[in-house]
Amino acid sequence: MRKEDTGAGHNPHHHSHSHKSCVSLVPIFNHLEEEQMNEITKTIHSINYKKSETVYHAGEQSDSLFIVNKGKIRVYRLSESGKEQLVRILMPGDFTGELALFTETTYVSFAEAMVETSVCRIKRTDFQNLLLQYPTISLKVLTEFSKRLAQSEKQSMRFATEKVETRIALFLAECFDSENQTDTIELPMSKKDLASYLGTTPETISRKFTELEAQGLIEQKTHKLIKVLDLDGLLLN
Amino acid sequence: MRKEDTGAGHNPHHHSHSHKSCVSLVPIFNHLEEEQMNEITKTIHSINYKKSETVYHAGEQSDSLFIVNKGKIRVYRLSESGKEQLVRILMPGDFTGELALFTETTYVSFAEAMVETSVCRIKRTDFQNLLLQYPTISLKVLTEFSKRLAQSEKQSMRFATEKVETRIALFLAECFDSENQTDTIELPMSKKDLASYLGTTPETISRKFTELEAQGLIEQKTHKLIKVLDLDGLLLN
DNA sequence: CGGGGAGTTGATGTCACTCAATTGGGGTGG
DNA sequence: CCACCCCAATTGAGTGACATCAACTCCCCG
Repeated sequence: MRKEDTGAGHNPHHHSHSHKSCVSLVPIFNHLEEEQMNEITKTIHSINYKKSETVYHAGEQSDSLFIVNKGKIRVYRLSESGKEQLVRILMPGDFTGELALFTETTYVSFAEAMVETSVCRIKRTDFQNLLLQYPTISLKVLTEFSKRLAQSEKQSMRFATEKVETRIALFLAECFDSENQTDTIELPMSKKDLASYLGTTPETISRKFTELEAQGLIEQKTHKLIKVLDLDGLLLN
Repeated sequence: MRKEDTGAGHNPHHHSHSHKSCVSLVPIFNHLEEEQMNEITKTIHSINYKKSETVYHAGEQSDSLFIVNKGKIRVYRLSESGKEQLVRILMPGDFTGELALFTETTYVSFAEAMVETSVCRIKRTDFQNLLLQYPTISLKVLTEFSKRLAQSEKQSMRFATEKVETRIALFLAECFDSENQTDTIELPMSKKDLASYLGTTPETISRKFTELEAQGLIEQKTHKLIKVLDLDGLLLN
């Protein structure tokens, strides 16, 4: 456990001067001056994970923020009754562990590398010092927090008020919006994970996709590739 | 609309020197020095609302943070398909409008006074200046954000993975925890609102309460007062 | 005292989960 | 490079949880 503390098995082969590229990749910091960057660079550690390795797990003592540099991380939770829910998938530039920094003393979710992944790790105290020293970073982080909060509340409301079919349609519509060059979207996760993310089962996902296809709203090119034929039709449901 | 801009109908009878009590009530600020307090006091406006008056509504141009000074505010949303969900109830010291400050330019939720209510209003630019000037406030706000995020993600996960009965039981358990002097809890809202908050219907709430009572887990003293007879029983469900 | 909304109770319908069997596809080792 | 294997994905049948609709009661407040 907590392999990242020792670095064992993760090839933490970065040397401190090679952190720079990591820091500059992070949206939270990318408005800063060279000199400030260098200071920050001193406080972070770069860690690599192989596919399906654990970044952290619920219950573990938490004292760090993780920022994805390269790769993908799957963040999920276990509910009171033991069922798993996919919370989000982190792409480069995204961060996790933020609750750890301010409220909780242990992680409440699980994070696992989906592919070969490299992250920057910043300790709680170092990060808090950065915030006090560079107030503009706080604004960036606050902005990021508020985005995430908005996202979470939206998701929450959909669970509370929309049926599965609508949640799926809304999800597809959002994927469509972010892939603004083409009408074919690539699902960012397996249908199993999608089911977990949308609070349903793989069976239901499968059936609803077939229904949407029968209605002429989408076309399933492959398991991962979906062509959207009628966006409005999806939404006015 | 936007009555708070003019103050019409809200008796904004506070004078600037009387804001102080308002500011000192706000957890975000209550670690500051007298002098800093006074500076903040200049930037805020106090507004009163009568029962069921609108504080803001979705779609309205947003440029302010609202902090509850006295009273209760009901925050709710309308989903894509037009159904209402109760997001939270603000008590003194709580704030809302935060998304407005960082991400959205319009409010996404509705806020309405449940009783005679008094709030402090801070404009976006003033608030951002405060954050840059007093980095410790940022930490407070970040902490508050992360709490709310944790709460929202927890709620979201419960919608995704737990059935109605469990969500009710968990809600009761949390009420129980916060009223740590007695085994009788007072529901913080009507059962209608509770249904909306928990993503179900008043009918189901009613039935489940009866079931829980039949199982000997709770006792309904009145519509608002619930005596918890077997907390563990509630939770291990 | 009367009105109206909150709360309750019953009957019915349906959406989506569960369980089970089968197919499909991607990755690994021989 | 191919075959196998495993897990994802699909499809079907049955069930159950919860929403809906409707009728009624209970308070709370004017």
